[in-house]
Amino acid sequence: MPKETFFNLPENKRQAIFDAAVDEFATHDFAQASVNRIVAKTGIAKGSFYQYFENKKDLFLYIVDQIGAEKMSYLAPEIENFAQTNFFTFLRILYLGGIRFAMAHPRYAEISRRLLASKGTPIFDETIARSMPATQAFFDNLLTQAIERGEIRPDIDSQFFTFIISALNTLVMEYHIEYVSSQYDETIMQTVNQFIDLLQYGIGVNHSR
Amino acid sequence: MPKETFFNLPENKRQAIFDAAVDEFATHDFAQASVNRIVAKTGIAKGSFYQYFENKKDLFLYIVDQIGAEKMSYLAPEIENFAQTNFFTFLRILYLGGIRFAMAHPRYAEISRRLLASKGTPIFDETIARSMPATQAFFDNLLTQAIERGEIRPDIDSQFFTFIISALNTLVMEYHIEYVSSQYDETIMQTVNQFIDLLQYGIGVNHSR
DNA sequence: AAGTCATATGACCACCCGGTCATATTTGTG
DNA sequence: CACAAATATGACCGGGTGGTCATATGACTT
Repeated sequence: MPKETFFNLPENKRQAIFDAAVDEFATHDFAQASVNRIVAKTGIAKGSFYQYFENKKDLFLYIVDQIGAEKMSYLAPEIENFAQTNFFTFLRILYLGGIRFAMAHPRYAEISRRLLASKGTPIFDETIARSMPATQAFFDNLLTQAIERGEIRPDIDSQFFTFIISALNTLVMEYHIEYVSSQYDETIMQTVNQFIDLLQYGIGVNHSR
Repeated sequence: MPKETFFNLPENKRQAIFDAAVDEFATHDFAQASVNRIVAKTGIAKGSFYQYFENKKDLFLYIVDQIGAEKMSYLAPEIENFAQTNFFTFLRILYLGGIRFAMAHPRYAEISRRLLASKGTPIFDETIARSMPATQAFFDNLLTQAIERGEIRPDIDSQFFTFIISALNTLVMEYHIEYVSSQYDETIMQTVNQFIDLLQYGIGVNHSR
């Protein structure tokens, strides 16, 4: 956590630091990111930086935390509203929200993408890996309900399920940003539908769609 | 390309350098990898390194090239034998081969994984991105044939198809290494089947499996 | 005005990096 | 053996890093 001095700062200065840091971490992974560049861009002294933060990691974890919180407050209402509906409908909402958020905050999306891709680093373990049990539990629950409702085949393995749903979340975002890159909800929904369709029915023929 | 001096080296020395470099790039991404550590581990002088290679990138691209070639020579016979069979059968063979290769050469797999995850870096553009057109063409062809044979729904988009098949290739490997981690062909095939099944039929109910 | 306490500063530290180059050593040849 | 060509060497370079710390500044209290 940042030190008290950081939170005592006038808001514009605090924002400037946050913004410069977001810029830096959106364009460099954690190891490559430079405190020197952040303070230069912000116009504060190097020493001041260390009055505000324990070290580079302190700042990075704070930013990741903030991004997570903002995304959560963005998605929470929808999750509440749709959690009890058909699983595939719910997932559509979830993926749609994720892409909308990414399109609205491309730097945040880039930071998240870099973090997700940094498997094997201590930073990954302290963030993504640490939250795996909660993720697993959440999707476990979702899967059980969906099977009970007769929406998903009962022989789907829970670990496999979580892996796929999480992976598709990343993939649908990556695909939309790379190949579609539209901000309109209808277009985003087309991308999402392509992936949900694959998930639900596969790409083979002979199914009863 | 490495310089002539590198290829003139006695094989054990050449191997030692190659091996140390593989170690380094399997545990650090390109930017983080250190020439100093490679020469230290090999026991050669720093100056010698630059008698053999133009620079760090020269060595890295050579290693990636070698890994690619070895994997290709490993998969080529199977590709020839199965290219004309049912698409999903063919893909099973491809994924199975990929995982077997990764299990047999975990350091190579790790280097490939890191490279694939390094999207946005110059190194990525010079390797993965550069070979995208060929990949796209290969899968375009595969998709057309599979649709003609009535194995895949004709409304599947080619770009989406390539994206998914490539992504699943990475995912099935990652999943097997992370959660299964068995060397036995039967067990690997179980992992592969989980993914192919998802691809072909989806996870929804009401299909005609 | 004096004193105290929080904050701001940038020179500085030790360390590591990729890459160079003059020099020493080895190898091959006549 | 002598000479030449190829190769091996490590000190050295400029530049970057994360982090520290003595000192200066400013703000608030008595």
